[in-house]
Amino acid sequence: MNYWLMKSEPAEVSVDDALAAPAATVPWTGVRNYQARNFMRDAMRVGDGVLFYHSSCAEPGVVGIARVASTAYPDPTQFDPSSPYHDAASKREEPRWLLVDVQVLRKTRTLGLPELRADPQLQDLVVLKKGNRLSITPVEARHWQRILALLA
DNA sequence: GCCAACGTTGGC
DNA sequence: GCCAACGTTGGC
Repeated sequence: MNYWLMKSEPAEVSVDDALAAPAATVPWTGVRNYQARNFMRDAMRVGDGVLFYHSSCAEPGVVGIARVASTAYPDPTQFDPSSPYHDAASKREEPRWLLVDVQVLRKTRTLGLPELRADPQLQDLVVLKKGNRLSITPVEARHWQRILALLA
């Protein structure tokens, strides 16, 4: 079992939006970065733990616990000309972008960046590293356990 | 294959 | 709105 941190802008899909969806499950649309795509395609397994993270908002941080709910499959928005995620260069027979379904298990308090940064056990958390922009990052088991403890 | 220019992310 | 950091593009 692996663990991940997945960023979402709450103005697009918040943890509340995800909880309101059928089975509290949303397709993780819009990933347009090869490294993040490859994590979904090559490393994610159904059941992997996910930290649901809000970015580009007033209080960025972890806001929920989720799980990977599907294997990777083509992101339909890449073929939709009206979508901001449309990619004219991607072909249906050879999709460039994939997604997984993510199921929210519970909403938590907001565990914000200052609190994450202040924790000695979380110093190496990938998302805290300077300049990190990846929307999906792996989370070490010890970091996952520490964050769950902070949220308990 | 190099690398400058450009676009995007995302915290502040 | 600013800007640092990073990824992508495209000319050569």
